[in-house]
Amino acid sequence: MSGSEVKAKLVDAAVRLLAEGGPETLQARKLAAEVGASTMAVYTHFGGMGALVDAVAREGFRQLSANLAQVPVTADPIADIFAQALAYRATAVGNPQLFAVTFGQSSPGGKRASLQNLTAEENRSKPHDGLEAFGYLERSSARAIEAGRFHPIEPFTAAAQLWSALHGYVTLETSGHFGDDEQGIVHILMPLGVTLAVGLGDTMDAAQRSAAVARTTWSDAQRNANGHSGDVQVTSEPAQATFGRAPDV
Amino acid sequence: MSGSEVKAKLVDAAVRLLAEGGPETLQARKLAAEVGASTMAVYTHFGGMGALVDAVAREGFRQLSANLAQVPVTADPIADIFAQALAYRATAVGNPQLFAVTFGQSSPGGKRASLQNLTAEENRSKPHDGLEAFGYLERSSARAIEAGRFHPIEPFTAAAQLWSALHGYVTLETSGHFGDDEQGIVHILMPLGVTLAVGLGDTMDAAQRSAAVARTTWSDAQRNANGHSGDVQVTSEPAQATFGRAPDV
DNA sequence: CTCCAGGTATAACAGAGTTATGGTTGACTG
DNA sequence: CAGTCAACCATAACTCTGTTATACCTGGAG
Repeated sequence: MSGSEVKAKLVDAAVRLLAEGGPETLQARKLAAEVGASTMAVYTHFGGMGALVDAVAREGFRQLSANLAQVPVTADPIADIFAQALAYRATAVGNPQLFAVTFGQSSPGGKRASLQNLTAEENRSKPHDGLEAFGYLERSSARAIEAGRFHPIEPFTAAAQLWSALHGYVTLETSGHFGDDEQGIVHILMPLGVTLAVGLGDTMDAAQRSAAVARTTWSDAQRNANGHSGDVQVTSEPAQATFGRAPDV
Repeated sequence: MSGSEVKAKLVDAAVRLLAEGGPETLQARKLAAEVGASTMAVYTHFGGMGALVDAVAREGFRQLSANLAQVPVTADPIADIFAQALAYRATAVGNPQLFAVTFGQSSPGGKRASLQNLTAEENRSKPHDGLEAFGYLERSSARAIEAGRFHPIEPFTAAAQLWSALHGYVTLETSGHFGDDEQGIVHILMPLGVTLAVGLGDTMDAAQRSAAVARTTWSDAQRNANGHSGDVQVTSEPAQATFGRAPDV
């Protein structure tokens, strides 16, 4: 068993334990037992629990990006934005623990993932402090502007507004402020998207049509995702179904 | 020194330590030393660190509500919404550590404040899971609808959208995703507010005027807040200036 | 064969939350 | 007024966490 293999297995086990038992189960001893090693593995490969939490956060960003990458690009850029929002929300709801760690909202053992650490390790020119997800919103916004459905503003400005609203809704929903069921999608998230689209230049009719299109496309994609019971697909992680449970702390 | 006095001093010390040194300095032993007692005080009065963190979160909600309560009600409901947004954001930026604990984004010693615990203790019919702040946005929205500047929708719907966007922006800014200086207010938060207002029914001109009004009113209020150097005032806590520093973790 | 470097297990250490215990205090009560 | 009792608290221990020091492999290079 090579060294880097242990490193990957540690992150895998960390994500699994996090999803199953929450932040407090993410402990060096439990982790070591999970991969059949001693606690030293954490220190030889990461240097400490803090760096391991950072690695978990990076994995969360990676899964978020992977899920957004699966959203198809269609002729309707605003329907695409709605679809991206649904994917973003599904990623968070599918594994709220990982989402919380990813955005520094949870600190297992007092070790909060810091943005500096997240961006330090690999400098592959990720935009905006290591969040690829933002790029997807920015590109869709650019297409909406190009298509004349958004006013001619900077795509960055539109994307920053969309991201703020989307991230805020998801954060509040996963925190329990909007109830448990999926009513929030219908009554808050989608209307919020329509409001933003109209405010950015679209007509009410067109925005609502795009929202409806995204909703049905999304439902179909969920149905076609056989093997998983309506969950989000992750392209790269082959066997491990990290999404599927939503345990509460 | 009465018993409940020690309890209050513990929460005070917790808020102070949190603002000064971050979540990891919020420890039973440090806390006890701060109020001149032993660690047992935490257990006789709260039952454990978890309940103390919950109390700190409640205090954060209280300060947030107090700051929003100070925003005056004017004839321009949308300018009032902008002013509420600025107060909300200033509260978070003034003490990001407390804000993080309040919304469960930080877990000192692995003890995250849970919404259940927050609402359980006192049942004074707080709307929406213990967040009074939402009520202010809802009332302003109702007035905007009444004035014909928002479409005739449920005030709850409008407020939920506004809160999502506002909370998302503030969360992302305090997490460092939007840079450190106040450029985010000008380039993201205020345009986001204009977008939402327009999307909810206001005209672009009126929304931008209201935004400008709120900005200047806010700046004046900051200048008139002598004693504090441009910080948010808290009505109830008399001497203790918990706002004023913004330490990083 | 020797040496060496990386990885590991073991065991100990330091610092957290928590708890068991006994002592002090103060008010109520016969 | 003396006794009693409940609340509170200080001390010291206990448990569990991250962390580190140390010695032991193991495999390949010279």
